[in-house]
Amino acid sequence: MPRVSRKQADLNRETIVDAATRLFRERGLHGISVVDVMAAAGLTHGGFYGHFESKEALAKEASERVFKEVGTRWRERIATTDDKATARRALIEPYLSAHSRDNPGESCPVVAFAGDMCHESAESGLREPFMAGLNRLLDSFGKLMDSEDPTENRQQALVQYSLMVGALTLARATRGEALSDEILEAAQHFLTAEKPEPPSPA
Amino acid sequence: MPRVSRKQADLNRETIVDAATRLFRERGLHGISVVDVMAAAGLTHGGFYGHFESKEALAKEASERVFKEVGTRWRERIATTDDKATARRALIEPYLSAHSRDNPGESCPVVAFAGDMCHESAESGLREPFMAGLNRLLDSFGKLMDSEDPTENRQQALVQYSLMVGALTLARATRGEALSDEILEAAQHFLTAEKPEPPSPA
DNA sequence: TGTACATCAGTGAACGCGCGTTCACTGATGTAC
DNA sequence: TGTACATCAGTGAACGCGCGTTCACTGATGTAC
Repeated sequence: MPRVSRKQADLNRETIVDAATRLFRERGLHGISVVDVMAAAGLTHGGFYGHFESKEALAKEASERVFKEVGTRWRERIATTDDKATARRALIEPYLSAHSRDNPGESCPVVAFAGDMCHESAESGLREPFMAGLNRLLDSFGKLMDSEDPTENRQQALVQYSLMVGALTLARATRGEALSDEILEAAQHFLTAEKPEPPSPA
Repeated sequence: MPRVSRKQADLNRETIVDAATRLFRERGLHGISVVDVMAAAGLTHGGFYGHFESKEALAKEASERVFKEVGTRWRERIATTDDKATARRALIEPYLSAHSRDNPGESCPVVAFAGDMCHESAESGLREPFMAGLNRLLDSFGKLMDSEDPTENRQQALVQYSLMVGALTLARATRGEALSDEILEAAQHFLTAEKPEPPSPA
């Protein structure tokens, strides 16, 4: 049925980008076709280039949207409490949950895209939203560290976030094996255990 | 030049698998073609199916080889010392180096394949060598932890290795940015700093 | 050892397929009167 | 408000391309005598 209303066309565009934010996270930046995204949005492939200049342009736009959404989600979770340790748990526990592992389409875009980003050329338009999004997430996360020293604070954030990314990546790669749960639990226990203090003051 | 000697044919096969161990790690499990591997081995694509049943069969064989090689490399590094902390450093420092980040073709297959493995079907022949290889690396690594309690030992190994995987993955994904070095340094500092006892969370 | 011939490793053209992208077409939408 | 027509969002066939895989062919290798 050709020629829908301008309003419907705008809605369709949103639907396509939304489908893309899910599918790219589920199957990787090169794991879905234009036909796949359009079908997921309930459309046929021909109309795609009326909305986007290229498949990469959609990937870039979907990437920007998903980083924005996840940034907002993080800020909401952090805002539920004034206590840093509690806020950190409010981020980490869902992040390292079985639900997060089993639903990459709704979860962290850093984990979803990091592997592909390694093979992306330096000129790829996908690097910029990835870097910007990652930096924003790291900034949010850094505010929840418990050191007074900003340098140490930053290091803590980098270490803890790297652990979260590594654990979720490995848990997904080993999904279905006992090891997968073991990794999530070990990382979660380590990151959310009550701590005497940061190690430096002792 | 058709029909080389049987011995040369065996050598060619080895060359193909060796090229594959490098290329699959560099560009991902779905980032290279049969033409690419054969060209890297100095051959044309037509002869490929005289050596392997399919592209996936090569990927599986290359995966097995690279895990075996890296397992041997780890054991050699560990064997250079009797001190657990020293041995752990002998693994971690090269693992989280700029050289490792910049040369995925020579580095850890877990990091190279984990992202792709998430999208691999449960029946994929590539899961088995990945799981077996990962389990062997984790066992080697676990022997270097410094807890007496085996449960805690295992948790330490899972946490530290997840951190290594996450940090190297993120460092590769952000290659060229200051953040990339920052991540490697933070993770390395955290993992190799002198510790009072169990790895105090940072 | 020398010869005649069968074998078969590697070559490159060809296959079917799915991909990103283009385009002629359709018919409801939106607008000018 | 109603009508006539231009616009243009979506359709589906078609494009060129690269991919995994197949195959007829070549000529050096390996072997039977």
